[in-house]
Amino acid sequence: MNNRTYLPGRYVLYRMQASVRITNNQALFHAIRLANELNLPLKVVFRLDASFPEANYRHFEFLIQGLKDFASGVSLLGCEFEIRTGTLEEAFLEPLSNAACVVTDKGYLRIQRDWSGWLGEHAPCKVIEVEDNLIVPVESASHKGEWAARTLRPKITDKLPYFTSELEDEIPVLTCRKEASPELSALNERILTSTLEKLRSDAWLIPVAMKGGEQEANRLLDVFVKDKLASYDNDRNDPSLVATSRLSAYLHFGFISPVEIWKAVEKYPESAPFIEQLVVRRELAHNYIWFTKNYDSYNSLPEWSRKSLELHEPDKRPFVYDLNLLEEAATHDASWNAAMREMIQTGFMENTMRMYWGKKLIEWSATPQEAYHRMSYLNNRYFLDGRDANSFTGIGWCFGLHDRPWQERSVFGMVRYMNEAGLYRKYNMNAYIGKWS
DNA sequence: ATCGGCTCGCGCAA
DNA sequence: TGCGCGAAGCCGAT
Repeated sequence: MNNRTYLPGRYVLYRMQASVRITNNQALFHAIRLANELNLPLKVVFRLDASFPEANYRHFEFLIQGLKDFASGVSLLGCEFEIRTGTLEEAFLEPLSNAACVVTDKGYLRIQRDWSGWLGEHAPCKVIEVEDNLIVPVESASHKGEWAARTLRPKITDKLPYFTSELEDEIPVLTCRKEASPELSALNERILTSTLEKLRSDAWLIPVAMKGGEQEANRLLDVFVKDKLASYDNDRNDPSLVATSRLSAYLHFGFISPVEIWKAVEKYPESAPFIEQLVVRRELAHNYIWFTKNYDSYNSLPEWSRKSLELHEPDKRPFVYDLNLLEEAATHDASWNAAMREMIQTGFMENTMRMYWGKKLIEWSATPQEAYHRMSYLNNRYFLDGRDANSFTGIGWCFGLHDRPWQERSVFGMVRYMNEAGLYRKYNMNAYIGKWS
């Protein structure tokens, strides 16, 4: 990431940000191997940034559960783990000043790229970035923003065998081990507690039942492979069933590696539709945010769909709702209200309903731009997997991104339309609505 | 119940 | 330059 050299230092520093896990954490593994080569201990630092845009209590509670999980796991490896708060300078200048070199994991969001850029610039020593939250690294998959899944798919499938065969799964043994210091773990604990306390008053939202951390992620993966994979293709779209892996939030925080998921499912012949989601669709989402500067703005949507939506901006909407009415799940549409309640109560929504929910927001907002803002706001506020590549791309899809045009109609123009009758025709909507009433 | 048409632009084949 | 094709659609005709 920078052209600097190894320095005489007290430790190798692993700056953990996007991969909060021990299992298949290639950045951590690389840092351990490097520490062994240099005959130095390893220090892991995570910066907990309570001012992360749009993050609130529920996101931090989930993340902090994962950090606690990591802390107990990493202490067994014999390395020091420190959670630091404050600005980048406050968090990193001191740890950087004693580092021989730095290893960091890779994030794809604009803010994560900015942080990594800062690290590359401000570290006096060598900084190495390890990409371990995609199976095929984003720039290896494609050198440009792809038009749709079908243009990326062949590129990904060609490279998948290579990127699933090279990786080491065994955690390397650290040579210079350090006993976990009780003072440091007490300090970490205080930081976690005070961050949550602050957010509890600032940005309180109903707590969700989903529990963060890599242990829970691994448990969900086991449940999925054992009980759901066989019927996944058949049941995944029915929102009344719990037929999907529900691992998206765990992937978002790096509690689980996509490679680990791939390894758990690939041996089953019925895994193809799931792998399409895990690999092709997920890589496409990352391709979009990586190659599109303003991936979170209406103006980055494809030209054909924006033009078409704007042409139909004067069209009369059948219903126009204020944001507070939407947030209260108080529309005329029982399916939509149920989806909104699922989102608020659980921080999650089944994929079919994410699409339907988004399409209706377009229909019930005065302009497509307003619909885009509302969709982004609600996604980021309530979903545990919000502010993720998949989330931004999913919002875009509702507006025609990575999709094709359809017969022109009111309000939507040529952007794909969905209606409630379609849901009732295909799925058990009464069961779904009953679940969230 | 099933089926064609709708519509744009990419990328491959020619 | 032409042509096939595409994350989950809808709608009207048969």
